[in-house]
Amino acid sequence: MTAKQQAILDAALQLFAREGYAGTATSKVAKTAGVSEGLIFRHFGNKQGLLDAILEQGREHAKQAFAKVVMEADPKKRIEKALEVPYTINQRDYELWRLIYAIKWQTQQYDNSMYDPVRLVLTDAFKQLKYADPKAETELLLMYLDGMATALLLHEPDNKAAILEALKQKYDL
Amino acid sequence: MTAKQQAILDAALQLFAREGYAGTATSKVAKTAGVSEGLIFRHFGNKQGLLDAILEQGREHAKQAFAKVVMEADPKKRIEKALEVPYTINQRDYELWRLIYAIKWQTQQYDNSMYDPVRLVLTDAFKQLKYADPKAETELLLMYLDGMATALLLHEPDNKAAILEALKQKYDL
DNA sequence: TGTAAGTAAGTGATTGCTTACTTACTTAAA
DNA sequence: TTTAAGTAAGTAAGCAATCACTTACTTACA
Repeated sequence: MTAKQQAILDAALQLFAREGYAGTATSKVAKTAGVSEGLIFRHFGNKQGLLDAILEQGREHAKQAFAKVVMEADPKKRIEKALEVPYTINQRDYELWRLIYAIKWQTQQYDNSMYDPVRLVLTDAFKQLKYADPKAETELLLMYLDGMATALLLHEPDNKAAILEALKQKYDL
Repeated sequence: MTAKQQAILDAALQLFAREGYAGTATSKVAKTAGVSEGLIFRHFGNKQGLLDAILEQGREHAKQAFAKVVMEADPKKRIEKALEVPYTINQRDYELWRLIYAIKWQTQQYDNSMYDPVRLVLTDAFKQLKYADPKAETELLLMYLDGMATALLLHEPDNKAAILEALKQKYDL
């Protein structure tokens, strides 16, 4: 990965997140990156390839974010760590996450299977803790995470900490 | 509102929701609606005006969806009705909601004040029920609603009813 | 060691096509 | 007969993608 290649990816991420994928011209990406337009197509083939390269980096970030949840042995702590995931997102990665959340409404094939490993370990945790419907609890928790992440990315509520506290109480944490 | 005007709105909603606002050409809207392209600009001024007209209809739908929550006097029932809101969305309005959810990631000015009346009555309900932090509880509930609506619109989980049940339990309902 | 051959990175002008929007005109109804 | 609804054929700007070309650097070998 050369410096200019990374510059293209950075510029594209910024522009795609702010103006949308279809709303961003490759010429603008090139200008922002300080690079000729042709270089984009040499390195990434076409515009879609550029988006794919960004989303690939995003998938790595997601894996990292959930790694600590999957690795946790204690079921109660596992659930607690899952609830905290949205809070662990680094502010400088917000643009990447905003793009990922925007894209999932634009493409018809929403890839929900990405979270299957997390699903597995959460269902197991709820089972160990004798919850009535572990699978439903898992889906519910994932919905919370989605709503929480949306709130953080779009309007960053002032009482973040209190909200997390209220949520933890519902799981006796 | 003439028949052709409504045909334009219907076609635009369908296309904007499926292919995105920037990804949809006005010529395609015209073709889908069975109308000349010029008519779109006569009635709605420009492409943005067309989107605005659709979103205005959306705001009316949202008001209606939350009306029963705001009107409920009993605090416990009020919370219960709020939790059920995503389930009351009519399947034929899904395209409209998908567009609204997609748009909020594309425009920078996310209008969160729209839910302020709901916020007010929910905070009041939690206060009456002696919750420790009524405002945090309200934000948490709104986040759940957002996550639930997202799930319903994007991948319709098979255990919808069980998830709602698990959630209601957390509020002793 | 000197140089010829090879290669990946990078440029910017140009391509054919699509875009949002306009214009000049026709139709229909009150 | 006025006016709103509607059309078909534009226009200029913007689009993704390609092109022939240059630059910077590495490798092979006489």
